Amino acid sequence: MKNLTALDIISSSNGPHKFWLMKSEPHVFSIDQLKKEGSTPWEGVRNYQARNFMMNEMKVGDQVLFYHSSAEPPYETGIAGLAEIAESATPDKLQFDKKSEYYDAKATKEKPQWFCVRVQFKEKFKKTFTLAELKAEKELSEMLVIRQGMRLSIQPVTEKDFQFILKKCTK
DNA sequence: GCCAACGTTGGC
DNA sequence: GCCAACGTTGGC
Repeated sequence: MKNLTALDIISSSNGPHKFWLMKSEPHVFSIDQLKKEGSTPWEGVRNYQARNFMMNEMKVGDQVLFYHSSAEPPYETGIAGLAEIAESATPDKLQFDKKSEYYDAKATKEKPQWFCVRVQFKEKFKKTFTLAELKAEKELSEMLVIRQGMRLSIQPVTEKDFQFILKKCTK
């Protein structure tokens, strides 16, 4: 098995948009909540690699696998649905909010440190494509999310893996 | 620039 | 709730 890195995956995209997996803990923000709100700014990312993906790589129209992490019950952990990037990166306003847990004293309006894209609901799968099922699919063995200790909350996905999941989950 | 210590993520 | 694996921080 090859071991694709995130950069390999990003640069392998040749279509008009890229494909991503974005994690959210459902008790904090679930696919149902996204459906209700229609779209949401993806605030609170405080990891540089994930931020750089949003700032530099994500474009309007990019397709997103919405992943429930630390789900309850645990076997519900997995890809819960589909979303799409609706607006490219803008400064994350929580970095300026002293009352927020995401406040960052180093950030100024002139020099924001953190950015977020707007994520738009597309569809909730009838059934979550669980982590156990992802791991069991030979086809998906290169996905980052199934690698041990993979904590990155925004991950690139290959078009091939994206289409495979779409086919399985939307028929 | 190294790397130990610390804090966080997230599956189990 | 545990803890392995990871990212970040800060002393040097």
